[in-house]
Amino acid sequence: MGQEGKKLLVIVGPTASGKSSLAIELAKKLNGEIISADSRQIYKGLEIGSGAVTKKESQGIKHHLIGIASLKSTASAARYQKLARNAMRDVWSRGKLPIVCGGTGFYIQAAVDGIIMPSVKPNKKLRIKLGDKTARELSEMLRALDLKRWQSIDKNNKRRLVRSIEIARSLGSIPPLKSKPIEADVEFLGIDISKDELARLIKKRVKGMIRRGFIDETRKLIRNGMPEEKINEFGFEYRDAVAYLNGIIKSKAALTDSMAKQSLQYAKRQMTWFRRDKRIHWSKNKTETTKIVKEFFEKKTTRISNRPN
RNA sequence: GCGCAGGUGGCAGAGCGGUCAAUUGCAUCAGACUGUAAAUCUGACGCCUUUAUGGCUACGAAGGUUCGAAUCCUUCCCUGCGCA
Repeated sequence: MGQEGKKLLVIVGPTASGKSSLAIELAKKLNGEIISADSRQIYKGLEIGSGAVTKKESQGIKHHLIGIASLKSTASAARYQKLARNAMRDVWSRGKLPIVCGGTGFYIQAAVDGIIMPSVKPNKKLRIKLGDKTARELSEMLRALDLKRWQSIDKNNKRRLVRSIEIARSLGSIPPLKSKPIEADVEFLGIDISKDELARLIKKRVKGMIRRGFIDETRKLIRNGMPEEKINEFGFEYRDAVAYLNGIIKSKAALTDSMAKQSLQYAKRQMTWFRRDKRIHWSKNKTETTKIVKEFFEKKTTRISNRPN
């Protein structure tokens, strides 16, 4: 594949919708490699609970950015952006097609659209200090620092207020939003699935997780001295597993139900994100998918389209 | 059968004469998203409509007291606990 003909396929969809297996199938057909876009799968040690593909499932297709970050480190969109872009370059350099596949919309946006995030590292001390302030107090602080950003920010969202204050304190103000989109022809393929069907698949997936040792995976985290608050941050699956191990969730059946319910809620949030992106071509079945992919490869012009806001 | 405590919107659970279509949490629906994104945050949530200081139906059921009742009284039905 020449420099001018670079292509990138992005597969999105809610959790458990079958993204991974579709990606593998397409990778086999299209000489591709998969770049995971998942904020949990990126960690080493969360493979089961995050639903990362197993070696067997991957069928020899190379997967990038799964299990590569230490649990002691913190994953972030900025970090993911760098890693994903490097991975894409790497795949292209070997003449193959990178297939970004995952459910973390913000990570995909960071990597593909290249939103330029202010290069201010998280300041733990500051975050702790600001942690017990009210949203109102934080809002006032930000207003004094950067009126412009203050006007557009969600004034109830403490987490965002803290980050903005963090940036403004370091740079003086929050730089205007810019992005450097990836220089390639990008196709967004979305898996369109009914709610009932998704609920069924989620239940199946959760059961499979538990069967494959999800609880042991969590137990291992605890045994390795990971504080419970930290484990809770790894997502609702782990929060539930901890609750189960502590006897708050009484049975495996209850654990399964809770995980499934929360997965469905998560799937909804994911869809709220994806629905907004009009570049995504939604596919209900194999026929539609084949058509979308075919058109993508027949298209000659290389257009770089920004995510509309 | 007697005694006690209860029966409130999909669920849990406040309210105990007017300002109650009814606090709050969960669930549900919709939305936001500038380095935590499986996170964080917002709105809607009895029904109807000309969307309003609007109408209608509602706090187990039926009566009653009152200008006015989810709130007080009577009877009935149901639930839990205690005693038989």
